[in-house]
Amino acid sequence: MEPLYKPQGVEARWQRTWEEEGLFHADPESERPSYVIAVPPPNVTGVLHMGHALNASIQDALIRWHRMRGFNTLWQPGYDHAGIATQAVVEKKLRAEGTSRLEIGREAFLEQVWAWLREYGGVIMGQFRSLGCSLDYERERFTMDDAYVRAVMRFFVHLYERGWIFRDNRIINWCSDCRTSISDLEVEHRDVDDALTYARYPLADGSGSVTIATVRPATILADVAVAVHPGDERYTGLIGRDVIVPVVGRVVPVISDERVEPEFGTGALKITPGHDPLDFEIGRDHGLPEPSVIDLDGRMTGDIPAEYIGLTEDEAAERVVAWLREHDQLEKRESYRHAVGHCERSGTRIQPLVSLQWWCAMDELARPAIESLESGRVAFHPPVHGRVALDWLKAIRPWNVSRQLWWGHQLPIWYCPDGHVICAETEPDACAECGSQDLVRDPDVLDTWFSSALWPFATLGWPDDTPELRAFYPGDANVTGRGIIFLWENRMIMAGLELMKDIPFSHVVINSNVLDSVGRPMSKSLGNGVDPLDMIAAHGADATRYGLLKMSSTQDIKFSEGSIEAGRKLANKLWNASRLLLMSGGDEVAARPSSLEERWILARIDATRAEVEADLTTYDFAHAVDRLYHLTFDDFCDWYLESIKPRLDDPDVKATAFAALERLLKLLHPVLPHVTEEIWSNLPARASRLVVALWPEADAEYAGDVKALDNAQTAARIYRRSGVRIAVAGDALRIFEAVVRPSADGRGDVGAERTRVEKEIARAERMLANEKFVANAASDVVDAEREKLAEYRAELAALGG
RNA sequence: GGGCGCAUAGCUCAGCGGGAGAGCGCUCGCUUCACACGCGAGAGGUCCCUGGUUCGAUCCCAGGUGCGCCCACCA
Repeated sequence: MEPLYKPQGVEARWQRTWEEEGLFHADPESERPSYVIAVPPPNVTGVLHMGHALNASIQDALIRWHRMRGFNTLWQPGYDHAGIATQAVVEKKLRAEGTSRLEIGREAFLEQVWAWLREYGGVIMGQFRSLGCSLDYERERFTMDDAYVRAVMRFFVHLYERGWIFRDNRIINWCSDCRTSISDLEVEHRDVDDALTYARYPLADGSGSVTIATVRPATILADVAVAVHPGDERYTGLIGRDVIVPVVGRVVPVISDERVEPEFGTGALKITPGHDPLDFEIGRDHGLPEPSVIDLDGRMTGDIPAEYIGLTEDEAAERVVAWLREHDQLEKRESYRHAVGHCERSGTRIQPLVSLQWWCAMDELARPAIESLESGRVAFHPPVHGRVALDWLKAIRPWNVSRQLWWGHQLPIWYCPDGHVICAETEPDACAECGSQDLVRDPDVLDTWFSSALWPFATLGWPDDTPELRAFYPGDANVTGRGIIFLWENRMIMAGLELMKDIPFSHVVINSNVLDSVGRPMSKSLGNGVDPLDMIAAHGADATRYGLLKMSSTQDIKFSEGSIEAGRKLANKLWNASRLLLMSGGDEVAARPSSLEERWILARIDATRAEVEADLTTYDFAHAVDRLYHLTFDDFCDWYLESIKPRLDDPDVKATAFAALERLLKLLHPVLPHVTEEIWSNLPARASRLVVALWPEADAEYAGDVKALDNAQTAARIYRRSGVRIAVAGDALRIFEAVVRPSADGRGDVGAERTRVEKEIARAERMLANEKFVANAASDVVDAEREKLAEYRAELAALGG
């Protein structure tokens, strides 16, 4: 064994060994209780980033801990097909080759996607291995596997038969860059500097005008009404009369609607159902037409003056404003900053437009999910996220599930020439209503998150009744970032309750977002990302895991490499502590403590075991690893090993030391799996790999000994600080001398030590002299203060005071 | 517009009603027979501000300042 622990090589060797020996594989026939986590499936095109590394470190710590506690443990791996992202990557490649998906057609395009994935996709599972993740790799699933596709089809047909899937012309979020609709959740609002244009619409009878304000003058061409608030006295007389829409000259009514905000602008709102979500709702309720003047490319279209056809929205807006100015209908323009929806993927400004799409009504799905959150059957950690998830479910709206893409799960919908719609899991032979065999499948695919909702059970074989499904559903925990609580967590809960009649997991653990060292999100465009693989190469996977868990929090976290370096030091320290014991021989492992420090370390290890268990139970990983760090450095190395060093040739002392080391390795294994397994393999008489060794049982035998070294430690502290030796005897004296190795020469600065203790005594005396403190404070607080006073007086006496 | 969170040592953070802590960095002393990725000692802080509650506030309450996040159909 080298003095410097080198994780490179050691780690890869154990990763191979564990997997080859099948130690990550979960057996559905096992009698043991299961513990199941399904990994958040990474995009099949993605590479490991720091967020994955943190997310995976947390899951692996939980998984390894439960495996050691005897659970039949399944960590389910797999990939998400990531419709928009994957399609975009392959389209980019085609563009570089001078062609396009439209040119080569759907079938050839999909072949290209699969070819691309075979060559470049699916690299993250290998990177998870490098991190030491104990996923059951044999069970890797992909949302585009045939079996998974079947599950998605079943889900859609199920919802259709329930009457919750419907097709309708409604306002959608169109991304002209991705060339598809996206759901409300994929829209992010950003502040944009716009101009607010005030335009006068003349009354049709020539008796005056009404002024509206708009940020999108081009949409004036699609106006079908002007709306005012029913209680707005300025406009009471106008309701029911007609106005003339500028440019197009259309005569449209003035209507009244509660949703108009009288305080904003002029209090009169132009109604454009074709290009605004609020206007769309108002238009539907008032039975107004829904003309569209902007097409899917963002170009002007429809029943508008010829000179507008084909312009961009901005060009059209300029022309409309010029028209208003020429006709003296432009009241004013003022600068205006407001939030505007953008596509979260491409950053493109969202075009709201009316489109015929497939939708899922969510109210019935949400109801049992709401119950599961309110009752606590599904608990979020930290709980605040559960409250936010609940609020979203209670205000849930229809979900636009169709996407105008090719890569994904094509809708199981067919149309016959007579307009009949058939929804079936597989292609029907003929239309059930008219018998036509001339069926055309809907070209759209489903929102990627539609398939993700099935992840906890489609990966286990649903809709078939498989041994896996029976053994591993419902799962236990789901660990993810807060960004996908609505997109994924809530939808898994809804889908699980609907299809499996049970929640998919009982704990949702929300991990931090990892920011760069100055608090900005890590991003490709900023170039501020830190590659976890670089950290693994530099410090080891164990160190990287330790560092990420140490950083973890209920808040967003700034990445600090220092935490990872601390992990490397911990691994190295453990390595060298083990060297000390292994190099001095010994072939027995048995807790046979005969001295104070031996009882003490067993007590400390057991106390830390209990604390770590409590931390892991509450998903407080930072505290868990901090305790393990101090147990290793302070208790095990600085005190215990230093105390027994002079007696390492005693077989009983060695046997106990190995027993203590064995327990320490077990406690550290979920965090530092490789170095602990490596050391473990060198201990005498190993019955199994550490990865499947049993977690230490509670050991009450030494519980009274956690403070047994207090006297020796106090004496050491005083001696090291001042050179003063206070009187200790027996074990405490022996330990003091072993650890401190005091020099023979004389006494140090007793005066300074006395002054320090006297100040403490004075403080305690002052408090206890305060009658109000003694009368009002809790009795245990007062007692503790009296105890401290007594201890300090004893210390002063020991200093010869 | 609604909701949530954070401000503690140079840095990253813990503590959250009774003596201000850790890791890193810094200073000093140790190449002591596991480890210099080590051991020991030390310097360093109006615990954001102003009020309030309390015998006692970094911790609870109110207000303020600064930073961040989520949700949102005021055109």
